[in-house]
This record gives sequence, C-alpha cells and structure tokens, in this order.
Amino acid sequence: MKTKAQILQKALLLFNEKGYINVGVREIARDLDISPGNLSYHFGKKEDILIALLNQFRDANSSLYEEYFEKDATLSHFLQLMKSIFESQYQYRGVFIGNQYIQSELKSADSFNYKETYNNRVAGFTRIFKTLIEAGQIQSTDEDIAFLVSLLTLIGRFWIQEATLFNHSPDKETTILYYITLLSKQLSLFATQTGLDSIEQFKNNTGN
Amino acid sequence: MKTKAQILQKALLLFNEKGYINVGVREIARDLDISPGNLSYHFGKKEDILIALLNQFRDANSSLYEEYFEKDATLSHFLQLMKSIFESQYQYRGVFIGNQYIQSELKSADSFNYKETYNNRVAGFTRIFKTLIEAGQIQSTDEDIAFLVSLLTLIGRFWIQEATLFNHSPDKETTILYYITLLSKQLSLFATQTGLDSIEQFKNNTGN
DNA sequence: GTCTATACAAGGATAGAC
DNA sequence: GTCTATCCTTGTATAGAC
Repeated sequence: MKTKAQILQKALLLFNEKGYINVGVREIARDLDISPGNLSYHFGKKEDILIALLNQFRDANSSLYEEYFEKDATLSHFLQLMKSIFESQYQYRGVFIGNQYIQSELKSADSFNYKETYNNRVAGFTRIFKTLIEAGQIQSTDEDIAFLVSLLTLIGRFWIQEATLFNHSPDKETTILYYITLLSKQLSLFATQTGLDSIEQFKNNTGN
Repeated sequence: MKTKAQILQKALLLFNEKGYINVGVREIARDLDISPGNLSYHFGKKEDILIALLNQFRDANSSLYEEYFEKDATLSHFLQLMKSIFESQYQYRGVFIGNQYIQSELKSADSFNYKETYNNRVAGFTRIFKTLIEAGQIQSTDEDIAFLVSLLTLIGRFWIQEATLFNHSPDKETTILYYITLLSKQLSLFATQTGLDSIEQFKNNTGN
C-alpha cells in the first residue's frame, strides 16, 4: 500500500480511538515507522488528513445514494440507505467527533460527568411529558414519550453545533426561532386540541 | 470583579468568537493584562476553564427548570422553557462547539465546504421524500417535508456525537439500531399504510 | 518523487520569587 | 495572589540525501 493511503488508514484508526485532537502527527508517523517530515510531505497540514478522510467518507456515501436511487422508492429502502450511511459514519466517527477531547479527558475525571448530565436530562424531560399528558396537552404512549425524549435531547444538545457549522443564519433570533419551530412542529404531532391551542398561543406571544 | 470571574468572562467571549481550540491561554491572559502564570494559578488547566463555564451554564439551566415547574403544565410554557434554554446555550456556544476549529479553518478554504455539503444533503433528502410521496409511501405537505428534512439532517449529522459523548452503548450494532429505530418512528408519523408495511418489512429484514 | 533529519514557533503547564 | 522564567510537547516547514 502506498504511504499516503497508509497514513490515512492509521490516522483514522487513531482518530477513532483517541479523537482528532488527541492524536499527534508524530504519533501517526511513529506508528508507521516513517519520519514526521515524510508525513508533512504527503499532507502539508494535519487538517489535510482530516479533509482527505472527509472526502473518502463523502465518496463512499455517494455510492450508497446511487444504489438507493436505482431501487423502488419505499421506506424500507430508505431506511436501508440510512443504516448504510450510519455504518459508514461509524467507521469514520473520529472525524466527526470534534469534541471527543472533552469526552476522553473529562469523562473519567469527575469534574463534569456527561453521562450523568444526559441521564438527568432524559429523566427531566420524561417527567415533563408525563405531566403534560396528565394536563391533557399531549396524547401519547410510554413508547411515544421515550421517542420524544430521545429526539428532544438530541436536538437540544446539537442544534447549536449545526447552526454554527452550517451557518444557517448569522442572527441569533432567527436561528433560535428556526429550532424552536422545529420543536413546536414535533410536539404538535402528539398534541391534543388543547395542546395545539397552547402552541398557537406561544407563537403569538413570541411573535410580538 | 475578581480575577477568576474576569477570566471566565473573557475566556467565554473568546471561545464564542474563535472556538475553544483556537484560543490560547496566553491570549486570554494578554487580553486581561495578567500573566499566563496567574491564569494557571486560578485554573490549573485550560480545560478547567471549560469545566467552570459548563457548570455556570448548568446552574443557569437549573433555575430555568425550577421556574418552569412552578407554572402550569402547558406546551406553551414548555416551549418557553426550551427557548430560554436555547438562548442560554447560544450565550455559551463556545463551550459546545468543540469542532469549531473545523469551521473556522476549513470554511474559508475551499478544501471542504460544509455549507455546500449541508445544502446538498437537504436537496437530496427533499428529492427522496418527494418521490416517496409519489410512490404513496408517505403523506405530507411541503411544509411537512421541510420539517422532516430538517430533523433528518440534524439526526444524521449528530447521532454519532451523541452516541460517543454519552456512551449510549459500547456496541456498534446496538447504537446504530437505536438511531435507526428513532428514524423509523419519525417516518411512521407521516407514513401511509403502505409505508407502514414497508417499515415493518425493513424491521423484519434487519432482525435476522 | 520519496523520505530523513532537523529547526522553529506556539501553546500548555510548572517551579519559585515577590 | 501575582509574576517571571523555563520546560516540554505539538504543528509546521525545509534542506538535503536517495
């Protein structure tokens, strides 16, 4: 295998293990028994390695999309497509998890426990939805609640990253409104008539 | 204001502007006209600043939750809560956007255009959903499609981060299944009977 | 074209003086 | 509490061998 390909392979392996931030160029070179200078020759900057991996990932995805479009348009095929993409993402997870440095260094330290924070949030949301059901605002089974909670924790944690990364809008208000509207829409799918009225009321209040 | 508080304030300002990775401790010290050593005295490691900011953020949120629980359980109040939380997150965005280093350094370089990738993904998903409607698999308005696309792009981009950060499961298959189930559930909310059958078929296939 | 050796700048962290 | 001086590591660039 060419040196360039070897570098990419080893780099991805290490990124997946330790996170992009925690992998040094010297470490990659040492593991491959080449000099750091050689690495510089093939990839000028460390980030060029990241870009090359991102492009590899994107190319792999393109093939998956092409395969999909050759089949019938069914939800089954679509879910198969998504599953393939997710597997591909898992393979390249090191390049997506930019803040894995947080995970690796803070996780063990009891300074800030992400797992615990996550569990607390899930518990909090679950409690909120149960009372919303009791109050006749939404109508849903326990399974629905679990689903809603999963979705809301994910949106609640990562909307800000999406907004920044893809630069939805430079304006704070517009950005937040976009994601709150997303939430409203999702909640309305499970809302009773009373709940729908309440959502409308919220929209009118914030419209002012 | 105490030096410690000043450091936190200035650090957050800089993190929000340039991203955690791109802010050096020397820079924070210089902006405050104190020595790097003094900064080290108050926060042993750079990450200790991050942790302190995360704790500040968490405390601010706790108050918001408490306020919410004092009110009636309505969707309007819940959405108000979420809006407040989002505003708080926006204020602390620098500590959440771990991979802002990607944004700031790759965005201008035409090496990997995130914005373009995002737009392509949105266009691709929109196309897919339109054909799924034509095929009688889902039933939804244009607004519904836009909503579904927004949600799917967010999930599709950040599920891997959530899974890693919160350590849902150490097992690849279980993790992917969890998020694919989430997608299935979301799609089923807009699926026709034919579509629901197709989703069932997918589940049976992957169950083997 | 490919690679090694080496130099340099910048950043995080620490010891010790005041 | 605060500062200076210093150490070590990391990313990056380049001269020169093959």
